[in-house]
Amino acid sequence: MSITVKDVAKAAGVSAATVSRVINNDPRISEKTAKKVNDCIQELGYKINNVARSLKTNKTRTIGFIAPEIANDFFMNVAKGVEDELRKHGYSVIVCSSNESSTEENNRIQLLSEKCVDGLIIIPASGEGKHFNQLKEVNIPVVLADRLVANFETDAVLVDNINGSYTAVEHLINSGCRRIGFIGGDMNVTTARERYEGYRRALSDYCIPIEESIIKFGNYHVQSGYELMKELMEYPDPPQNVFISNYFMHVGATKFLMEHRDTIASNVSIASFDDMEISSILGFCSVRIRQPMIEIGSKAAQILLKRISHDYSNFPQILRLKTELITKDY
Amino acid sequence: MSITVKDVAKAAGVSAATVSRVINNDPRISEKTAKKVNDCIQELGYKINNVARSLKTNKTRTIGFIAPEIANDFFMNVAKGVEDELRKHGYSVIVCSSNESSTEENNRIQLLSEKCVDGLIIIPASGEGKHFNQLKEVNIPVVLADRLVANFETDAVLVDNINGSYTAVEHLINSGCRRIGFIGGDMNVTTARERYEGYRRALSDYCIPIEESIIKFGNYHVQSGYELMKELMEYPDPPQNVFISNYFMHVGATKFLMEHRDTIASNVSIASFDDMEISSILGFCSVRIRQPMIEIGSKAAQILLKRISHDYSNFPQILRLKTELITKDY
DNA sequence: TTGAAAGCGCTAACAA
DNA sequence: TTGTTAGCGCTTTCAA
Repeated sequence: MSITVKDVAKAAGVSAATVSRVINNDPRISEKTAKKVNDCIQELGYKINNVARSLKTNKTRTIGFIAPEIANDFFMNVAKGVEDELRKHGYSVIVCSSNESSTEENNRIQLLSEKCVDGLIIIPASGEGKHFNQLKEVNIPVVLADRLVANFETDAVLVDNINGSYTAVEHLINSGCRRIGFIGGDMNVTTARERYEGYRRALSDYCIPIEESIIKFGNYHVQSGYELMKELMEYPDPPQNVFISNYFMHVGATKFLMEHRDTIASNVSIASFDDMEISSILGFCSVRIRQPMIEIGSKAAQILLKRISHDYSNFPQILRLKTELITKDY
Repeated sequence: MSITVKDVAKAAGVSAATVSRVINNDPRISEKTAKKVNDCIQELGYKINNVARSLKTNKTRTIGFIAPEIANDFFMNVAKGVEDELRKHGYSVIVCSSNESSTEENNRIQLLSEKCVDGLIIIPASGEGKHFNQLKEVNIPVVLADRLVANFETDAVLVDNINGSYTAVEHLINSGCRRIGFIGGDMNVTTARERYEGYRRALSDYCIPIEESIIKFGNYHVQSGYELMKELMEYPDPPQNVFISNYFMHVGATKFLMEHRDTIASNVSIASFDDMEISSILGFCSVRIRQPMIEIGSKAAQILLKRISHDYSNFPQILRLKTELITKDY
């Protein structure tokens, strides 16, 4: 059916081993043979079968990327960083969604390990990571991205969430705000915890009392942001400044404010974690914390490649990338 | 190193063939043996090696997905549809970016065919598709998504772009607009051509003269939308209504208007192709054309699966999904 | 219902 | 510098 090394070997009048050596640029092959073989490869239209190669070499040059969701601007910016970096090194990426479920995440890990991927980059669905341990046995390196998990020690590329939200809240305080509402994500997710922590610390450092009633938790989705902003705004005395823990909640909150701008909310100002393309043109938004999304991915890929090549220096390596305060708005 | 069928066979006191049969749920295996083997699989923690299986069966249960860009909300919604649908059938997806280059697209096709993917779903980088033909020889089915190419006949899942933009422009006309500016994408991309066609047809059907000076072409990016809106607004007599051909240009155009709302542009109204999560809260936006993004992906996956199982009925199948006019705004 | 044996396409000792 | 040979882990005839 399809052309194999044998066919090429026969055509070139050499052995299959020689063909294989030519394909793999083995230095100890004569120029003459190399040319002859390459010509035959061209003529026959030979394509290497990487499945066979992988079976032999025990390497697939493929890695798995598991994110809680695929149609998500943040996760896919990370994915972009991963793919760009890995492709440079000849690796491909199988992308899977865990649908924000640790159970499904576990299934994907299972699946990918059976596909013999050389490594895994995971944005964990929750803070629990016991199920990652099976990978230790199969000897597949894992690098976590964006979020950390408990009960599993491995490399990770994260963002300095605490400092990020601290800086944003500090900025609000320095602009004269005293009452700052908080809209946060699911506390099972490490970033949500850390961003909340940054908020508390900033208030505490500036001796502003914590007002529990204007602190709301939900999840990192548009709908949740919408509902929590609604709750805040329906108070008799709503806060005029709100810190929101991620982009999607920010969108939801803005949606609520847009819908009700003629009634309750005309002068609310939002500070938000994340700075996506359109964050700057969302109404009500003043301050944003930019994450280096693509870099999260590329750095995770770099560490993974290092582990794949059996370099386990500095293990486990936990990288904390810096965020950036953006105050420009329109 | 890792546990193989042989190890399981030895432990269970059967042959490797029997273990394989148990794994594959071969009906003609006794319950007793099946249980015995499954127990051993459990105990030894046996994991199938899909590389070996693929070499034997000539199927990888993996497909390739090539999009012009990864960090792109539209493409990744399509990808989500693809992944969801394929996973149900036990397939995985290798995601590649062509970086909007046909040359790179060709490289990815090459790479994926060497990885022995069972099929390919491609959102083409441009309207040219000659380089897809190599896949015919290797016998890998391809389904195009969102965009069509010339010089290559295959299945495709598209959207009714002409009718989509026609409907939007018609809506503007019926609301009393006579001068409607146009901001369009790269005419090498089929969707850009079709959306322009819809615009022209609507004007023509309603006997509105085409005003070439308020028709602008760029590419589907934020920056381009920004610049083209700038060009339009800097005319002495700018159009008050503008139809924009995609979401990203819409964002860019809105950015320009936001930045200049105090000077030139206060009463511009935008109609736009695409309806993303945040389209509704972008200022200036009245009408939107919603595409069934996820469905594009899932339908493409369905057709691909059909072709993979050698069902070539109705080939080539060109599916045109309907768009939806959204007028609600805040 | 099960086993023996061959082979998928490649690479890598080892030998020459 | 090249060829011979074995084998990666699985499936699948064929035979029992």
